[in-house]
Amino acid sequence: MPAPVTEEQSRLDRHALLDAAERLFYARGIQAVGMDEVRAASGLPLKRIYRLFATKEDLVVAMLRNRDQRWRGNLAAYVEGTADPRERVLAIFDWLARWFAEPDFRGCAWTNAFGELGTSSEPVLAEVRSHKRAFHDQIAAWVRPTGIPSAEPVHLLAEGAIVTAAITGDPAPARHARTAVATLLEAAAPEPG
Amino acid sequence: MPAPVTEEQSRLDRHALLDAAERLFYARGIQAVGMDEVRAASGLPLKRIYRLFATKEDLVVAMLRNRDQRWRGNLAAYVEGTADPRERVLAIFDWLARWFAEPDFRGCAWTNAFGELGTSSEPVLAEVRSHKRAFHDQIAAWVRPTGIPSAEPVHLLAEGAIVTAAITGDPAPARHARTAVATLLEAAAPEPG
DNA sequence: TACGATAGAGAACGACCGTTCTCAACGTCA
DNA sequence: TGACGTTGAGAACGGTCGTTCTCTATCGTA
Repeated sequence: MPAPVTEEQSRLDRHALLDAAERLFYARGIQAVGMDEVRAASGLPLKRIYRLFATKEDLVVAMLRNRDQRWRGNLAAYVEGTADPRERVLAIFDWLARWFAEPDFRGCAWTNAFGELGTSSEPVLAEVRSHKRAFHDQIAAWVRPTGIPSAEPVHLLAEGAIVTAAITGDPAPARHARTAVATLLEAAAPEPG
Repeated sequence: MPAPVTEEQSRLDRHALLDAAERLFYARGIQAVGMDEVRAASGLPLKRIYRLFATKEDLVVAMLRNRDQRWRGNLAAYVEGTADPRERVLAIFDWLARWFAEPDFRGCAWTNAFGELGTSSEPVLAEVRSHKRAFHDQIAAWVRPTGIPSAEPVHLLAEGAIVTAAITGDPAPARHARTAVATLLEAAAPEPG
């Protein structure tokens, strides 16, 4: 048997595959990218791809889950670098502003997947909802210590900024949302002075 | 010549076609619906469809434009039924709440189209941007007389509510956004008393 | 060195899609 | 009435896609 695919090799393959799939699917859409292109970009033979993920749908779900971990991890790392609760909530929008300015920014991968597959793939829909719930809960946890009575406006401003920046191609919505959140913070409990 | 397709007939055909196309594309996505299904739903022969619109892409753009007119028209009719400037801005979110509660609500047709075709169809992208700009400008015109210094937060809250209601399937974001806008109105120029 | 299990490369398969073409049917006008 | 021009129905075409299969090369073992 020639190199019967060690477990370590599988881990590396899986990583390369998810990485290539994410790049392609995010840049051009899921339906627009064929499995043959994923094969070429990942450098893996089609056979090995299908041993790791039985269907394209499985691969899409795994890549969304993988992206969720990294994306929310990066957000949390950035935001939690700020100690003051109010500044911390504002930092969410600083992080968004940086993201929007990245050259390959193309909006929210999960919202895009919903637009593409929302009705036709139950597993993808579940993954999208799971990500959005986690993002919402993350924000709620950061908002709680600030005195704002509800986290919902902060969450909605973030979602609105993401979709608007994506479609217009302009990162300004991050600033606008940040300003609005600052106003809400003021309204909830004005700074002394 | 048997009924050489009068101009009046063309108008009716066009209407039936755009209507069927909008229903199908909105419910199940653009790429997921084939032209043959559009033919069956519209009752028009394929030949006549392709005389009205040379390509599927043309049909998609026309249906988005058609929907834009109706959708923003309905919004404006509802909102402008309220005289008081502040109440009028809040009415935007009452209208959204009703829309979110419709049984076939599936989010923003333009955002969904962006997620699906944003990179692969220049004309569709242009139509999506045109709609979003018009929606933004509509909101800005309603916000101007209220004293809120910027319309951006109202717009971002609306966009965030739409995408969140679509993905979660819960119309509550309309209420949350409305409450947030009320707070911003208060903060901008508190009611006397 | 001979064997056998497995891997990689890519052809093949079946389904579907957007678009065009064929052809019989029909209404209109000479 | 007969010929023509246009229509509708749907077959056909060329292409693509997800997935599977074939075939050959390779490597560890005996």
